[in-house]
Order: sequence, then structure tokens, then C-alpha cells
Amino acid sequence: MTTLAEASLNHPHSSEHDHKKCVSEALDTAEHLCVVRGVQLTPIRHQVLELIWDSHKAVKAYELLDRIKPLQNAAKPATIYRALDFLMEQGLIHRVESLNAFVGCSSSGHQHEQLLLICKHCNEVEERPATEVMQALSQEFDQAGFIVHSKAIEVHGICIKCAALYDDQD
Amino acid sequence: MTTLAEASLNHPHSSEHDHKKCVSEALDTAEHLCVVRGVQLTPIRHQVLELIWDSHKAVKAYELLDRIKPLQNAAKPATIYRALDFLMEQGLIHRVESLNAFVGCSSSGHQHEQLLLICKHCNEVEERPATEVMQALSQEFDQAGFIVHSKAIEVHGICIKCAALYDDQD
DNA sequence: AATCAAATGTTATATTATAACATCCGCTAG
DNA sequence: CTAGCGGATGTTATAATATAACATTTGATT
Repeated sequence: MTTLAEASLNHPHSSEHDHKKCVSEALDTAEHLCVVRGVQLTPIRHQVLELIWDSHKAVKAYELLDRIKPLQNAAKPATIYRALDFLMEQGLIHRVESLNAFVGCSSSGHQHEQLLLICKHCNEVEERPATEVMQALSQEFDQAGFIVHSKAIEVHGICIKCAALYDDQD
Repeated sequence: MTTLAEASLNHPHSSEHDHKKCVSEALDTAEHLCVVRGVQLTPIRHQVLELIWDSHKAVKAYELLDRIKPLQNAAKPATIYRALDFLMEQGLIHRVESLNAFVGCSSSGHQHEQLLLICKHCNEVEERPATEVMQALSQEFDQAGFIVHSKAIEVHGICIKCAALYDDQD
């Protein structure tokens, strides 16, 4: 049983996985995809992506703005929103609609639209391909005659790690 | 083949179903549920619900504010947001997270969380219970050990009626 | 009549996002 | 080489969405 004090306040489950690996994989993939696609992962865009990957939590645009200012003194809302637009177009991040926030995408390049499990305790977002769910959705669209452009499948609750750490599962 | 001119601009598919019946059913159900639950469907709340049910489109909070002002001269943002909070708590409306907008719930009282199909052409929102999807989701949560509090399953695209009306399906 | 809770009124402000136009910078057609 | 073009960024302003905090009203209960 892990105690609350053992876990960092900002990154509650950080000790439980090699986060540097998450970051380097995400950045490597992003750099590679941008080269292949002939689009520019400029310094600003790269920095925003890195800031987003600081954790597995969904991050607000204005929080990113605050955090990028030491690096980009001239940064304004448009600076961040343009970078976010680019990163979303390239499938490198998810917009979490129900939080107005953004989180790194672990599966850039393959299937981008995934089930997002959003923990209310630690605020981390877990992506799951959820292939059975996606298949059931496809059948539903066919039945409804609906032509899909984009999906947002977001679920809020308590993740397995927090459920183990806390008894109170509001 | 229906032409564009035949359809109302605001309610493109209104001729295709008895919308008065949608509204009266929704309001009757709401009134009944509130009595049963011992909560107050006050005039403001009732008016907001009626305004939302004016169509099957998702409506913005400030649009509701504009539309309620003739009836409630003193209406301010809080007036609307409080009514919306109440209606959501009672499961009488859905918040469409990906639009920051609101739409009436046809199945208040039974299962509230549903698949929402959101048409980019007519802006109408179709609710579907999508039981296979929900079952697949439940299995996914079990596998992930995730304790669900709420779900938002929102899909954007072109509805079957608009697909029939328009060739250009952006 | 006193009091309490729920709803609403009211003012102010926080948060999220975009519009519009200016500038910079690397590339390439002439 | 240089004029011009497109993409990225800088800059200012403002739009759109949402909440906080405190005052007042109202109807039910004691």
C-alpha cells in the first residue's frame, strides 16, 4: 500500500512507469512524422508538445501559455492556440472536449481516435484503442446512416491506481 | 428529392416529424419527473427547457440568454447557467461537450447517457442508446479497472437526412 | 413573527478562444 | 540578385463561455 506522501502531488503515478521513455518516444515519433509529411515541427510547436508531455494529465491552454513564457517571452494566446491547432491536425495530441484541455497522443500515426479514460483524482488521461467499442460504434453509424467525421469518447471516473490509493472514491 | 428551398433554414428537417409532439412529451415528462422527485421546475427552468426544445439542435448558453430576455427581462448569464445546471442534474438535457452547447434529452428518466450523433450540416443531435456500444464500454472499463462516473460519447458527421439532401458531404 | 432553505437578482470577473493585421524569413521564379 | 510568395510568428484587441460572491425574495415551517 502506497501512502499519499510517497507520491508527488503533481505526478501521482510517476514512480510507476518510466516517463522519460514516454516523452522521448512521443517526441521522436512527432519529429519523424513531421519530416515524412513535409510539415514543420518548429521550436514553438516542439516546446508546446514537450510541455504537454510533461505529464499524462490534460493541460489547459493558458497553463501552457504560462509555462512557455520563460522560453518564449513573446508568447500570447495565439502562440499556444496555433501550436495546439497544428499538433491536433497532425494527430500528435488529443483535445479533451469535456475539460477544454489537451493531452499527448501515444498512438500518433496509427489510429488516433481512442477511448479516453479521465481520472478525477490524479487527472491523468489513459488512451485505449477499445476496438470492440469502435466496432460497435461503426455498426451503430451504419444503422443510423450517419457519415462520421470525428469522434470524442470521453469517460470520467477513478483510475485503477487511484482506486488502490484512496478509499474515498467520489 | 427535396430541394434546399423547401426546408426551413433553422429547422431543416422539421417537416419530417411532428415536433410539437417531441416538445409536449419532453415537457410532460420533465414536469412529471420533477413532481415525483420533489424538485421545482420553476418558470425560468421551464422556459429554458422549452427554448432548448425549440429544435433538435444543440443551443449555446448565450443564445438561450438572448432568447429568454423578452420573457425574463432580468436574465443574466447566471440565470441561464443555473437553469442549465438544474436541467442537467435532473437528466432533462445533455451538455454537448464538443460544442459547449445543450440539447434536450428524449429519454429522461431511463438511461440518460447515450451516443450523440451531431450533424455538421443541420446541427441536429440524434440520441441513440447504442446498447452494444455501452456493453463494449463496460467491458473495457472492467479490463482497465476504471470506475466510471460519467460518459460523453459524441460523434460529428453528416446525418442521413442531410446526406440525402446534399451531394457535398464535407 | 422569526427563521430557514431554495431560488433568483446583481455585479464583477475569470477562463477559453479567435479575429485581424503586421512582420519576419526562407525559398524560388524571373 | 531581388521581388514576391507562403508559412510561421508577433501583436493588439475582443469575442465567447463560465463562475464567484454577495444581496434579495419567496414560500414553507416553527
